[in-house]
Amino acid sequence: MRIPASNFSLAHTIESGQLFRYERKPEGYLLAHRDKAFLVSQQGDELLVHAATPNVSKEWLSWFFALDATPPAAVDEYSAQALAFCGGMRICRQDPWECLIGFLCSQNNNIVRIRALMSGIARNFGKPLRVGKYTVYAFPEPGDLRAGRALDEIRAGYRAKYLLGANSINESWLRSLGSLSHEDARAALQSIHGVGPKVADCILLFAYGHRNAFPVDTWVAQIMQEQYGVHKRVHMQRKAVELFGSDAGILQQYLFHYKRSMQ
DNA sequence: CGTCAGGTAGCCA
DNA sequence: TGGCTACCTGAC
Repeated sequence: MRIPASNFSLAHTIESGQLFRYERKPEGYLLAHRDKAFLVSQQGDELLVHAATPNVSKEWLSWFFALDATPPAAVDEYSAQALAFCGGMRICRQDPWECLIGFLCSQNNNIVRIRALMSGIARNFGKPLRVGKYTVYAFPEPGDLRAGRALDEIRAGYRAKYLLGANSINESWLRSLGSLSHEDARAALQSIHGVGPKVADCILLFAYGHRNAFPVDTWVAQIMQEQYGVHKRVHMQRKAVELFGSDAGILQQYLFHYKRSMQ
């Protein structure tokens, strides 16, 4: 399968900390998301899909990687540098349930370990999927997680209790949050134990397409302080929309990936 | 040893 | 509302 992808960077998109279930293979990236998995590489302005589960189509991949989207505009020197560094990066259109669990795992944690937690959850609770010569795991459905050895083995630490709590949510309720306003959806997400303002904003940005949701983690807080003179975290979201406009969230991902790559 | 990582809940004023 | 602090774990 070949997919036209102009002004797109597969590497920046996959490795920018928005997706957690991927592995680098000689042929490209082996990526799993919910009940889909595929092996993909980039050659110039094309994506090459070497193998995939039957439920992966060109149309779905174009939608998932937001190939139709255009990058945000820089508003100053620093955001221009970030945009230049992350050229071709996109914000993927994630599944809300997998995104919720991913960012529940993310709190007070590093990306290497978040990825280990997510692959462990899929391996211990999901069904195997065949992708060419590789086997990966579908993400479990809500309700599929269980307390016990399979969960302990993942070593989620104190996050395990948040995972079990989220496990009992109703997925149609979760999907219905897509029709709510930013504020209402944010409040609804924060009613889930373990979801605070930062994780809620990540889910709004990555799974519900709220481009103005501006997650403030340690890296972005540092940027807002050093570059834009905002010292209090509670002011950063509002200030970001003032500075960057309604695409503040999209720009956040560029700032985050740029800052992390510079360390 | 201490610090840090895509933070949050619980508690207190 | 805002400012603490403890928290699983593994890397450094």
